[in-house]
Amino acid sequence: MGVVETSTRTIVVPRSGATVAHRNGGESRYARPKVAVDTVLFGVAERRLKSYLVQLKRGTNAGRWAFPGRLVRVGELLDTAARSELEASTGLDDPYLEQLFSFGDPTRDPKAHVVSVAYMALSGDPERVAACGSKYLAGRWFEVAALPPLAYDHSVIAAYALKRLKAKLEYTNIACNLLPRSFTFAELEELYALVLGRALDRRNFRRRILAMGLLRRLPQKRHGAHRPATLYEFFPRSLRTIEML
Amino acid sequence: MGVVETSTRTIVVPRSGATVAHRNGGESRYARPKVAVDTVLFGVAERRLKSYLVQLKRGTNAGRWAFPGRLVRVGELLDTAARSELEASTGLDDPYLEQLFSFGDPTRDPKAHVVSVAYMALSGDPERVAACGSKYLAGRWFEVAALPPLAYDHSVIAAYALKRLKAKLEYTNIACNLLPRSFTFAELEELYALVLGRALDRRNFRRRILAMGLLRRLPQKRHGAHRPATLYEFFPRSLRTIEML
DNA sequence: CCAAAAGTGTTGGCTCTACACCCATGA
DNA sequence: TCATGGGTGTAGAGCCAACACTTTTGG
Repeated sequence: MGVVETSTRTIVVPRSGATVAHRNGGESRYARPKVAVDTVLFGVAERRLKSYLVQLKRGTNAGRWAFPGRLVRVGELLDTAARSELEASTGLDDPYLEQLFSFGDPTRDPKAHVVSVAYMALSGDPERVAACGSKYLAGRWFEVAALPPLAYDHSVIAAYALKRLKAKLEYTNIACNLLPRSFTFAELEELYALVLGRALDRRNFRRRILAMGLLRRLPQKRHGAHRPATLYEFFPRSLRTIEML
Repeated sequence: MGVVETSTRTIVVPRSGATVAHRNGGESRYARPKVAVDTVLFGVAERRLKSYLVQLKRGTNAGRWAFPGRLVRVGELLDTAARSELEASTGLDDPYLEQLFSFGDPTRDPKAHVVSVAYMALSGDPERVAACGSKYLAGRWFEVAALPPLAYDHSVIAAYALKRLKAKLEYTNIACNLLPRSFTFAELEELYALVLGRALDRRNFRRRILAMGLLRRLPQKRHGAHRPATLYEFFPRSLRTIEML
């Protein structure tokens, strides 16, 4: 048995020679790495930055947590594959999605050479994420600061994604994809502080953000336990990412 | 005939159904996109930013120019594949190399679904680039501002690479990989002006670069037609790229 | 009326840009 | 000696960080 199809990966046992040749076109000459997409989905809940993991059902990594991903099919766009897998495992229909980097170390999956194109996705309301489907044992949010051991090289991917998120928070309006439609300045500031891992000066933050002219002040206020806060929203969402530099 | 091996790409005719199934594991279920690396090599020569192209020998794109690239083999690191292909087509042994982005549109190559992991490479002495080998019809430097029509989606890759180069020039010391070991301030400034496409203030530029503390002043001077210029070199090359922010 | 979060300006330091003249050499 | 590219300083503007008190509401 040279080829095993699991729910997550097509596994080709390497160097098994002629027995595999008729299945996959020949190990030595025609065997090729496969392409997968893996998506790091970020969201903010309970005042923490979280990321969504699924628990693998089969393979050497059965039982371990990983980012939702799958092999790419012929004819499929990479983005489309990432989106469809994400929708299948979280129900999110149209999240912000951005390609990060491709990881191609042949040993990242000990059973097959799979090149993973890593993506980052952002969700504005983690509560709405549902059903991991039958493909995985489970799926849930984990605090980014305390991820469990991950399958494959997914901890490397996690670190890369977080780095990218931090960087883009500073010079783009990417934050709008991590917030609900309307929000208070305090919430926006908390998001920045959460992701960047440091406190921000409220007055300077407010000035800086307003200077960008990306926010629209709403007439409503949010009423809580104390003084009500003005609500804001980002200008048309279609400006998905503005590079501010 | 469902599968054709050319020198550059394994071409799988899509949607040809059962006749192909035994060759490649079955179109519908097991057929997978292949992975290639394509590398945009930059260099400066004759006071122009140039990039190295090779002329394809076979396939639908025979005769067209493209960046050196090939399919990745099972067991191969992406970086290794990019380096080995680059060395094969230019003779460069250890250039600066950086992964850019993966392009996976199934229509980018009309004959097969190949996901291309694009790389950028930099050479400090374009003159030394030799021999394109027998794989390509030809290979030579083209001015970046005047590239010929390119094969596949390589013009998209070219644009992406140039954008990345410009960006990193501003916040890293990546420039050291585009210059010979020692150089004058005028040469460094010219490089920046060339890549960024705008003139720089000589005094401000000098101040800014020196403030970074990455240059070592050499005792020698370069003697030309007029006043000799002080030579500099970057501190140990091993600091390949310093992120300056 | 009190607790708690929302909202608001000013100042000093630093950085960046704009700008013009003298210097050293080879021919 | 002259043509040419090498080398240098300063002043004004804009930007950013530091910093504390008043306002508004719910309870």
